Amino acid sequence: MYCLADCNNFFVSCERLYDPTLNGKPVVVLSNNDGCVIARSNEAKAMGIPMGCPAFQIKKHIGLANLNDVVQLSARHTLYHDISLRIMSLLGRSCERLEVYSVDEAFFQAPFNNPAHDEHFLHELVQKIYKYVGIPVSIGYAPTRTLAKIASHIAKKNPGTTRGVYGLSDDSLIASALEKTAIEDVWGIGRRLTEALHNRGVATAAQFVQYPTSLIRSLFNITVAHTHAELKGIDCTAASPVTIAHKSIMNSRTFGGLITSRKEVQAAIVHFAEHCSRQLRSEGSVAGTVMVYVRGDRYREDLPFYSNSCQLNLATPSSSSLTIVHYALQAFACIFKEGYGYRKAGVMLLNIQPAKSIQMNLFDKEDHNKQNRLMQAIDRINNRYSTQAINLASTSATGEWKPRQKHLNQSAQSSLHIYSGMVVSNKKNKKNLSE
DNA sequence: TCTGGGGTCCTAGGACCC
DNA sequence: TCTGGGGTCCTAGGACCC
Repeated sequence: MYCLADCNNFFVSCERLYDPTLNGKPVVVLSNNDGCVIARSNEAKAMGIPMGCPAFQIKKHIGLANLNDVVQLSARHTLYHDISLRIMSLLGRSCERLEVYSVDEAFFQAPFNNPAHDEHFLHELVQKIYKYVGIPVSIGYAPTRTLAKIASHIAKKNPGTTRGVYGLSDDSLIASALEKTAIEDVWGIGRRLTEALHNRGVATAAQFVQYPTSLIRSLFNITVAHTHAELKGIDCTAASPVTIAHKSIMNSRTFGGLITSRKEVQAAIVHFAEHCSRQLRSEGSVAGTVMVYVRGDRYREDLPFYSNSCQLNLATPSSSSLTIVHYALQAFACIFKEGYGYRKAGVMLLNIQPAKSIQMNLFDKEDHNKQNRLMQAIDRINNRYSTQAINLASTSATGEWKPRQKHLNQSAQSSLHIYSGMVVSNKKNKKNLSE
């Protein structure tokens, strides 16, 4: 049996953890640049604020008079990431074969082959996470991941009856859950597929399952066929375990405003490239390709729009910030055009492979080892003091490109400080052990 | 006038996820 | 005024080869 643990309204729950005055209020967390709603409390959902809604359109959904009731917060992803690590480590210690699927979700295997025992174990797990981390979690379990997703939704929607845990442990429970699940709520069925299925008279998961497998395969693609099989209880992912190493690493931002200065966009590119390189090294990998893109403001019809990207292959795959920034700047020089306003840019690393596997040019070797030692030293300093303690000189422009964050929760700043202290001390302990 | 058949590899773009 | 960021997988179609 697959279990799925899913944190309830995760980012909002994190904010509430450090600012209990938010409890009971409609709260939304906004994406970078305070652009879109990326998390909503139950109260905010009940008011009709949709997921992904641009912040300036909230009033359209709830009415201007209610706007002041909604607490809007700028996202603090480092905080959410740290809390996520605590939950995942607790799950990792309690469960078998943990697969962290996203910042707020993880799959694992039910420990007993017995619904009553499993249910008891999972209820205790929900309580344990709430007691030690303070985040409410819902858990669903079922024969496949896709069904476990549906089960966790049921658990989340019905906290009173399920107390946070719901299992699809036999065929009749599965059949009745599929009846009540709209096709668009099935994991893997997005907007386009929903439209295509509606056109064929399929509105629920139960109707979808009735379709013959051969017809599904001929009408759609293999991914849809897998979803179809998973809903019928056939596990399609067992053969392909979740991959651990990334195949691409990306860092990009929408700028706080329209930027025309070459120097300023370039500073952002250097920052992104350096950030990607750090992540690459932390995963023990090297990249063979660097991609850079820039784009204007797609919503400004009064201005000429320009968007372009350039991809360069490295002579030898590398994880050195110096090398990757060098290539990123070359790519940037190919696509930057004076006279346009830029609203977004990003760097992506591709052709990622384990550092151990690279074939090195004999003449590169000495230089490569030198750069490796330099990068290790920089990473150690940045890990110990702050991620910004050392960075390349070219990133220090005016920072005009940095996104706006007008809604940082001030009342939570002091507690965040205490919280960071705890995390740092944990890291130190780990380090002392390894050193 | 009239242009095969079969295979591989790569890339761009679409669709999906949180 | 204002519209996120970071991923994965699949497919169609082009380029190339014999």
